[in-house]
Amino acid sequence: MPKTLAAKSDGSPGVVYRGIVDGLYRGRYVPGQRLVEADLTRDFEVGRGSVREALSRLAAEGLVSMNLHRSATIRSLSRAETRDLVALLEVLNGFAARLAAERVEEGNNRKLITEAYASLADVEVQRDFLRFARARNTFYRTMVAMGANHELARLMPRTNVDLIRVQFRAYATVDDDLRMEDYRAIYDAINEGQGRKAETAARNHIRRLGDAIDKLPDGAFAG
Amino acid sequence: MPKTLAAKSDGSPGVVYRGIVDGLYRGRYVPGQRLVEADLTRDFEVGRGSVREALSRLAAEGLVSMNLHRSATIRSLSRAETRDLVALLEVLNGFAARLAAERVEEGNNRKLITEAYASLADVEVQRDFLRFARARNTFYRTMVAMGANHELARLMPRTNVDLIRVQFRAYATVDDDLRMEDYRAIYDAINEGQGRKAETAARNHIRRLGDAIDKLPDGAFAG
DNA sequence: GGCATGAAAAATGTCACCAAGATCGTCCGA
DNA sequence: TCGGACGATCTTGGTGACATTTTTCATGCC
Repeated sequence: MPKTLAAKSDGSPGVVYRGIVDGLYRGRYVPGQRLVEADLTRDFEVGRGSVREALSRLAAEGLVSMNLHRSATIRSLSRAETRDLVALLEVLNGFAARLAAERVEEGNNRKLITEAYASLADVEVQRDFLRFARARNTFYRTMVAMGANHELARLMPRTNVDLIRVQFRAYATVDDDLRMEDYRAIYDAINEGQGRKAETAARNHIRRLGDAIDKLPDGAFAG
Repeated sequence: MPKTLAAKSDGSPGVVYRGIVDGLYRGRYVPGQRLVEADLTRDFEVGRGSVREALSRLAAEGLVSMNLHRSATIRSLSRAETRDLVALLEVLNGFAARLAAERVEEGNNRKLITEAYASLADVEVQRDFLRFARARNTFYRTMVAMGANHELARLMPRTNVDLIRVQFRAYATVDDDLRMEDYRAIYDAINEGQGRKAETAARNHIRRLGDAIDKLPDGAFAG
């Protein structure tokens, strides 16, 4: 019994990696928290090498920061970093939305994005933070996948959207009132196959998100 | 004699990482080549953990692909992947150029970008592939640094510009005639502080690059 | 000649050990 | 009592060795 069944499916580092990302969404880990290698080794029951590899990957994606000879910590975004990230996401999401709209006719793309939007618009889903987060991720992932730009798909997870979602989850106002009509505008434009309109809608949404975040108190950000 | 002096400066993984990227530009490694961990361990005289970490980082950046239980290989771009990458670079470089133009007045930004452009325009530099590659990298890095968007700076190296540069270096026509006037247009717009113009110039340059690559024969791409 | 079997190769996963740096508490002296 | 020097301890960085698993390839059988 050297390893669990889950471990076999995708290598031990993958287990640790997904475990940490998932733990982030579940609140098990919070920004700023220390991640001691020995603890992770015990929690996930894998070798330290696997833990280190998982941490390396997370650090490469910017989700955790590794300080020399100090514990790795869940990264916490400062106000400036958040602003930078939002500005970048505006560009990337606009690009993704445009590509998606241009390819809505291909394959069963229309069906996929419609389903993703439907579950996002479900009031039942909106009540549960975890379910809503998943639905939103699915919507964005579908949008990116529709674009069929392999490089964009590769790069998108390497932005720190997850961090934004988690760090500001307490401030529900950020994406409360505005979000659903924004998502609807993006979906409509994609569904109509209007690339330019989709890009604008996506950029507007992110820009509004940025404005809302700008209004948050300093306490929401890393020192 | 547990470790070399070079290794001490930035950790063993960094040595391997830079060694491979450098070897790529020098022709020591070519796209498609296998990278056996044991060989790298011997060549760079570091532990296997360091080799694996370096490979992980390179894989995260997309420079090498790691197949489970098979050798890591230098990634080779297919025609479709190249097209995707160019489309993405067009967006990102346009964004970077716009930011740079908007901040040309700050600090000694104007001086830095002017120097970077000067060494790029030096006919002496243009004769040497390696020197020119370095000057071009410096120009782009300066442009990104001027923008002062931390997230963009973090994400840019994770695109596979290096791969494009190396894979199509044999086909000099790609960026021969058009390149210098394009770079001049970008530089001028940045120097004038005209964000919109800089973005357009940068996007036009990348688009032209893409058009040239589109005309290359199938032999230039991965099967 | 095609296919199955088994050996070798190569990668993954784990553990143990030592080195280096950082943190933190304690102790001593002014 | 305060403050700095010192050292114990914690944690990561790096290496080597060994077992396990998977792939690959050559050999032999039908």
